[in-house]
Amino acid sequence: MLPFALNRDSVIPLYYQIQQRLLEGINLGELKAGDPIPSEQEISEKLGVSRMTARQAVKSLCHRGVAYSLRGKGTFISSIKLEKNFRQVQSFTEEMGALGYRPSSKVLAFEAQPAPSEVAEALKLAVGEKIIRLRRLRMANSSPMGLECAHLPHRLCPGLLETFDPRTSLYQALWENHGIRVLVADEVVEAGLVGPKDARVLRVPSRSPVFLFNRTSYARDGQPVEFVKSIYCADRYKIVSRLTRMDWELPGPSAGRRTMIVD
Amino acid sequence: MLPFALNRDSVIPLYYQIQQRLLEGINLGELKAGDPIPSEQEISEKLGVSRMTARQAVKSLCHRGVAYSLRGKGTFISSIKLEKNFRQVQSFTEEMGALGYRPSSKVLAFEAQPAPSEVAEALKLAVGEKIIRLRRLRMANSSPMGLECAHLPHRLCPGLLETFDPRTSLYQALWENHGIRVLVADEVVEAGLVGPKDARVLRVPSRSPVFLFNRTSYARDGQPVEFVKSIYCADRYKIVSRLTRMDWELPGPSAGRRTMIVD
DNA sequence: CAGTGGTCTAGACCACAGT
DNA sequence: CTGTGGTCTAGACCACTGT
Repeated sequence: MLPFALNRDSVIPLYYQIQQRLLEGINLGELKAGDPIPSEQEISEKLGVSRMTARQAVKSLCHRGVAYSLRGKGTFISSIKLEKNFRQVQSFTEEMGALGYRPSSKVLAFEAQPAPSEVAEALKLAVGEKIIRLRRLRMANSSPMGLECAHLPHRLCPGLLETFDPRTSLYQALWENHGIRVLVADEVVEAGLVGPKDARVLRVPSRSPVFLFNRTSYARDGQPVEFVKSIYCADRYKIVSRLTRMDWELPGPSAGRRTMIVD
Repeated sequence: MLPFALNRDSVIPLYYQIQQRLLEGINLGELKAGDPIPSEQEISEKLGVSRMTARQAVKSLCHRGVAYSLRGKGTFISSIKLEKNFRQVQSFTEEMGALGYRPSSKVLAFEAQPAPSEVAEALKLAVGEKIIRLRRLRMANSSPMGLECAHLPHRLCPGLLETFDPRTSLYQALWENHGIRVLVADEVVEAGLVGPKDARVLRVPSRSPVFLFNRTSYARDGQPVEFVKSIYCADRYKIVSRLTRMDWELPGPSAGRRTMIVD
C-alpha cells in the first residue's frame, strides 16, 4: 500500500493524509484485523517524511483504538469494530439518525422561566436566574420514545426563544448561532416505573419500566451548557455503550507497569 | 511552579515527569480551572528540554481531558472534574472499592460447561465449546446489589477453575495468572422488572425495577475474553457515565473545520 | 543480530490571537 | 509586533522482540 502520493502543498497536514490513507486501507480490506501496518521507518522512508511525522499518523490511529502498538514487534490493526464509540454526546436527532430511524419531536413547552433549585445547581446558576426550558416528546418513526426536558442558561443563548425552531436539533443551533459546542456530558441513569401522567403521553401501561436520565452537558472549558431530565420507555430504548480502560493506549504488558508507574 | 527538578537519569520519561508535576500543581491548587498552564516554550526553556518533549507532556494532559489548547492563546485547565472517566471497564471489586464500599461476593456457581448459543455467539466460539461459568451474588457492605453471571472461553484460562478464588477479582487473576488484560467492553443496558426467583435472592419485592446488563469484554487485539449477564437492583444502583464527543481534542472553532475536514 | 516502537534533541516555518 | 500552539525535519540513543 506504500508509497502513495502525498500532497505537500495542501493545507491538510501530512500526518493526517497518511492517517487517512491507512484508514482507507483498513476500510478497503487491504489491511485486516491483526495485520501489522507499515512500520514507522517504512512510512518515513517510502513517503519521504520524517519518522516523527510518520509516528504521529500511527499514534493517532492507536489513540482512536483502530490499532495498537507493541514495542519491538510492530503496530497492528485492532479487530474491535466500530471506530465511533457509541453513546457519544449527541442529540436525539443525531442518535436516531445514526440508527436509521426518522426522528421527530412534539414540542410541549418552550419558554423562559426562573431556574428551580435542581436546575440552578446543575447549571451553576443562582436560584431564580433566567433559564430557557424546552420540553419535547421524542419520537422515532412516529412512535413515542421518551420525554425530554432541557434547561439552558438564558445568558448563553439570549436569542434562542426567537430564532430556534424547537422541532430541530438544539446542538446544531447552539453551535451555529451561539458558537457553543457541547463536548462532554455527565449522565446519571436510573431505572424506575413510569407514572400515570407520563404513561398517557408515552402511550404505555402505567408502571411500565423506564430509564430516567439526568444529563449535564459542558463546553470544552467546563462551563455547563444544558441540563436535561428525560424518561425513556424501556421497551423501546436500550443503552449501548463502549467502556474502556484508561490505559488503552499505554504500552503493552511487556513494556508497561514494571518499569513505569502510570497513575 | 517552574522550574523544578527533573531527574534525567531516571527510567521515568521526561515528558511523564513534567506531566506529573503539572497534575500535582492542579491537585494542589496552584493551577485552578481556567488558568493557563505554562506555555510549551516556557517549559522548554525553564526545564532545559526540547519543545517537542514539553509538547508531549502538555498534549498528554489534553488527551486526558484535564486541559485544552487554543491556537494562538495557550493551554488552559479544564474545570471538568474527575479526571478518571467513571464507568470504565472495571470489575465489581474495583468499582465498589472506588466508591468506598466494601465489596463481597457469594459464589452461586463456578464450573466448566459447554457454551450455550448466546454465549458462543458473544465469545465467537462454536456452540458447545468448553467455557467457564461463574455466577455470583454481588454485595456492597453486605447488602445485595446484583446477580452476575460471567462466561469465559476455557482455552484462554485453562487453570482458572483450580487456581482462582471466585470471591476475589476476576480481572486481577486474568492479568496476573493468564496475561490477559481486559481493555475494552461493549455493553447493552436494558431496564425491566425482576422475576420472582431473582427477587428472592436479591431480597427485593417481585416486579421491582432492575437494570439488565449484557457485557462483552475484549483484550487489546479484539479477542473476546468474557461475556457477562447481570441484573442489578434499580433502587441500589445507578449508572454514572461521562459521554464525550469524538472531536474532544481537536482544535477549537477558530482553527478547525474551516480549513480541515476531520472525519 | 536487525527491526521495532519509545523517547529525545535543536532547530524550523506556519496560522492565529492579542497588543 | 510578540507569543501561542500546530506541524515538520533529520538526526540520535534506548529497550525490547524475534531470529
